[in-house]
Amino acid sequence: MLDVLGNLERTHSCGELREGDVGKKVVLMGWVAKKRDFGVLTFIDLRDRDGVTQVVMNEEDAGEAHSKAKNLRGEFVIAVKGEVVMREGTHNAKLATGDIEVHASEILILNDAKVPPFQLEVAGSENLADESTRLKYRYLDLRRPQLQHNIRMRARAVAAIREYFDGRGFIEIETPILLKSTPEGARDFVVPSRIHTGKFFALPQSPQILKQLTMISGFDKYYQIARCFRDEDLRADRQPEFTQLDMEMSFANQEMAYREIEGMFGHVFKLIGVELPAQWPRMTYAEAMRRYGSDKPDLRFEMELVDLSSELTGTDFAPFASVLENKGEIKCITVKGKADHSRKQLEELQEFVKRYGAGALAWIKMGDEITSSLLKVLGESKIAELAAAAEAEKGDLVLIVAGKRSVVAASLGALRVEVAKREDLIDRTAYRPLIVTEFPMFEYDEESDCYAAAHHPFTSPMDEDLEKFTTAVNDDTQHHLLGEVRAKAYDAVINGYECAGGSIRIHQKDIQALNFKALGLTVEKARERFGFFLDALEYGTPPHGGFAAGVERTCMILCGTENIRDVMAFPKTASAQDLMMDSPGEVDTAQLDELGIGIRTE
RNA sequence: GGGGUCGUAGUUCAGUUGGUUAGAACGCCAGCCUGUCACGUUGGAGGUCGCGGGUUCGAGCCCCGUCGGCCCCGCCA
Repeated sequence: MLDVLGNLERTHSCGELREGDVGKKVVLMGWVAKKRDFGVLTFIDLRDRDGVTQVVMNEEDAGEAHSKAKNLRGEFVIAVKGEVVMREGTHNAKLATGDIEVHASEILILNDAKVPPFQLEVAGSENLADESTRLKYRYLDLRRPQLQHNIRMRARAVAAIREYFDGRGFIEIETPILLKSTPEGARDFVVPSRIHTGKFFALPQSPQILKQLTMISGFDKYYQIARCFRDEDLRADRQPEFTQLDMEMSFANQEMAYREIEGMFGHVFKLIGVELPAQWPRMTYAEAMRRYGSDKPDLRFEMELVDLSSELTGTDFAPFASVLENKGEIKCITVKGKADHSRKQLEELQEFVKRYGAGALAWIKMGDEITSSLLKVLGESKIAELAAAAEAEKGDLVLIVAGKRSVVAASLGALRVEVAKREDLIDRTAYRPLIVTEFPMFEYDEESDCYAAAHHPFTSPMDEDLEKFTTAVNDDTQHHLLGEVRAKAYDAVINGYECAGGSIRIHQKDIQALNFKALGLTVEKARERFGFFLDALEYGTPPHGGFAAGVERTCMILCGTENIRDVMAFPKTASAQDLMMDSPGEVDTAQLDELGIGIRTE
C-alpha cells in the first residue's frame, strides 16, 4: 500500500520555493496540512517545519498522481515530485511560498495517519483544543507553527548563550545529576541507590556548590546549560524540571557580574531584533519594594506605590490607626483615568488583594465629584489630602491598602500588575530590563522565629554590613540585626520576570562559618551537609561569584508567551504529571525489592 | 495544604424555570465540482452531558461527593 522512500531525497523545504525557482524540478516531503478536492483538480497544502507549499494534481497531465491524491488525508506523510510553476492571478499573500505552486508529476505516500484527536489549526482563532488533550498528544501539538517557532527560538537562544560565553573565555563544564540531598531550600527529587540500599541520591536544584568548586579548581570562568529539579508546586512560569544558564567567575565583583548579565541578555535578545541597553538601570531591593512592592518590578508602566502613612498619622479611623501603631503602612496606587470603575470591578480588585492577605481595598474615585469608600470615616478634606498625596487628578482612581509592610507590598505590587493587565496599560513592544541589587541576606520566618538564607547559604554579605553581620551573629541580643544585613546578591529582571539571579559568594571559611551560625546550623550539621565544601574552602579559594539565568523564562519573553509550557517540548501539568507518557508511574515490586524499598499504603 | 474557574459529539461551544427525540460550527465519512487556499455543494455517521450518589413523576440543569485541566496563595535556599 504505502510507498517506500528509497534513495529519494528532498531538494527543497516546504517554505523556501520562490518566484526565482519557477521551472525547477523539485522534490518536497512533508505532511498533508489540507486537501481541497475539485474532482479533476486537487490542491494539497504540504507542510514541514519551514512552511507550507501548495501542490497541484491535475488529472489531465498527471493522472496517476491525481488518483493517488484521492486517498490522501490530513497528516499523511508524502513525497511530491514536480515542477515549480508561477501562479497566475491566484497567488496567496498569506504564504511565503504563495507566488508559486508545485505541479505534481508523482506522489509517494510514505505513511498514513489516523485522524488527529484535535485540529492542529483552527482557522482564524485561538480556539485550541483543551490543553489536557493537547498534552496527551504533545507530539501533534508540537506540529503547530507557534510551538515549532517557540522550540526553535529556544534552540537559538541556547546557541546564542553558548556563543556568548565561549567567546568570553568561559569553559563549559558538565556537573553530575546524581548528587547528595542537602535538605535546605526546595524539596529534592530523590533517587534510590541499588548498590547502597537505603541510600539516596538527590537531583540538583542547581549546580551551585559544584560550580563554586570549579572556581576552587582554578577554571576561572565556568558556564553550563544545566538541568535543575525542584519538587515544589507548579505555576504558569514554574516546572519541576527546568533549565538554567549557570555561570561563575573568579576574582569577580558585582559590577563584573552585571556586565556579563547585560552582555549575555543583550546578545540573546538580538535574536528578536531587540537592542537592550548596554548598561541596565540598577535599583536596590529596598527601593524596588518601596516603589513597586516587588523585587521584580515590571517597568513597562508607571503606577508606582505612594506611601500615605504620614497623611494618616493620628487618624481616628481604627483600622488605619492600629496598622500604623503596629509598624505597618498604608500605601496606594493611582490608576490614571479609571475613576469610572464600577462597584463590581472594585469588588473584584478587593478579592484580588485579599489573596495576598490584605484585609480590604479602599478607593477614591476622582469623578465629577470625589467619592470614596473612606469618605464617611475620614471626611472630605482628608480624602482630598490623600488624593493630592497620590497625585490623583480628575478622572483618576486611587486604590489603597493598609496592613503589615510585607502584605501591603505583596498585595499592592500584585494589584499594580493586575490593573495594568486589565486596563491594557502595558506596552507589549517594550523590553525594560533592570538589575535589582543589595538583596537582604536573610529572610525572617515567623513560624519558626528563624532567619533563613534569602538567596543561598554561600552568599556574601556586603562589605558595608560585615560589622553588623558579625555583631548580629555573635551577640544574642542583637540577633534581629540579621534582618538588616544586605548581601552581594542581585537579580536580573526583564518586564517583571526574574530572568536571572546571582551573588558574590563567600570565599573565606570564617565568614562561611559565621553564616552557618546565623542560619542556626551547628558546626556538626554544617559539616555533615557541606563538609566537602568547607574543606575545599580552606585550600585557597579565590573570590568568586556568578549568576544563573532561567532559560525558559528568557524564552517566554523572547516568544511573547506567559506560559512556560509554550517554550518546553514536553512539559508537565500543573499537578506535575506527564499526560503523554503518564508519569510518574508505578514500578514493579521486583524493582522495589532490589532497591530495598517498600511502599506504605494507607 | 488552601482558594478560584472550567468539564456536553473527535474539537470549540450553545443548551431557557427541571419537561417530548440534547443542538450549532469545525472536523470525519460518501458523492458532485478545473483555480481553490477558512473552497463550494448534497447527503451521512457520530453523545455514559467527566465519574459516583442523592432529590424528583422526570436531572445536562438542583444537592453532596469525587476525578481531571487551567490560574492563584502557601511553597519555590
